[in-house]
Amino acid sequence: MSSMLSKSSKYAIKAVIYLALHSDKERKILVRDMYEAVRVSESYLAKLLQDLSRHGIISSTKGRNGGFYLSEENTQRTLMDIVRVIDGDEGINACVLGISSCDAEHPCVIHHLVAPSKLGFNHVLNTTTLGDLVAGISDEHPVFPL
Amino acid sequence: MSSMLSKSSKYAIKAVIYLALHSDKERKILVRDMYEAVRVSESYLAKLLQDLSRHGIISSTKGRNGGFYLSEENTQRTLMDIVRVIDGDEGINACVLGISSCDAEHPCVIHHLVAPSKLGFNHVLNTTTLGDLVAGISDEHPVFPL
DNA sequence: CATAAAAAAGATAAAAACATCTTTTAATCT
DNA sequence: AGATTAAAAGATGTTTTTATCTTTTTTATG
Repeated sequence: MSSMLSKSSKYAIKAVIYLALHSDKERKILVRDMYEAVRVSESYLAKLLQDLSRHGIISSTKGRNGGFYLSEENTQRTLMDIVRVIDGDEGINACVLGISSCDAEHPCVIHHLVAPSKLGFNHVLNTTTLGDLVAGISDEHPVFPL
Repeated sequence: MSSMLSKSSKYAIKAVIYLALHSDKERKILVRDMYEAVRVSESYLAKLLQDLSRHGIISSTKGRNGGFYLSEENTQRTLMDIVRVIDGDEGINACVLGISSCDAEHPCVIHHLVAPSKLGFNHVLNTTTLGDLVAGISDEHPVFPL
């Protein structure tokens, strides 16, 4: 299967959308209360959210009344921040065919064909903040199920 | 790692570029003579080329003087044909977030953001033939190393 | 301070992708 | 026909990704 994002990144993005919609510093969310919406197991989602939290993409507190949430600061993070944490950042700017010597000066055969799509996709990831994601959401245009 | 194409599809596309450049009905190529250019093991490339041959994307003959090649007909095949054989066709038109209910009428939160890039990329795969790939190649603009 | 709650961390397991090796089949050449 | 060549097919192994389970640490509260 060929996909622009790994399954893990998809889970992570969906979970963060959930947090963007339902959480803030005063309203923390338990993994237990969100894993079904994201359609992933509780354990695995916990692992992914811990990764994001450790890297400062989302926030969390332990213990009673703890949980995950997005701080004001977090809402300025981008989709790319999530993908970099979950999938790593090797592939992001690499040649579509994996040719290491391929760049704008020494393009591979399909470089100029796919460059616009690739740049466009990366641009979306880089410029879309977590806040942006939920900015247009209303009861008119619900996002669920994720 | 997040990548638009799987490693296997990349190998397959690079190998087919090699065939497009160096083979035809009269000039068959042995796996042994191309695996280094593609930077993949002989065994694995053989497996991938057999897959493509079985699906009619490329051609082959067994036995003495045998090998892999592109027929005139094969040069009309597209990059998408390769990707479908190697990676399957599930993910091709699926939602970027893997949301099954997401479509143009019921778009997910990032649907309209990524749709142009996604359509653009698919369009390139669908419309670029194997012949196209090597049409502009000359000694001025060599393609190797792959 | 003891207890409970929840994330963090670590160990383990399952599935998928990637890769290799061996045997079989088909084609050609002498 | 027999020998040789090369792809086809099948069996097996490895690595990476995905997923689960258990233990530890931190925090809040009675």
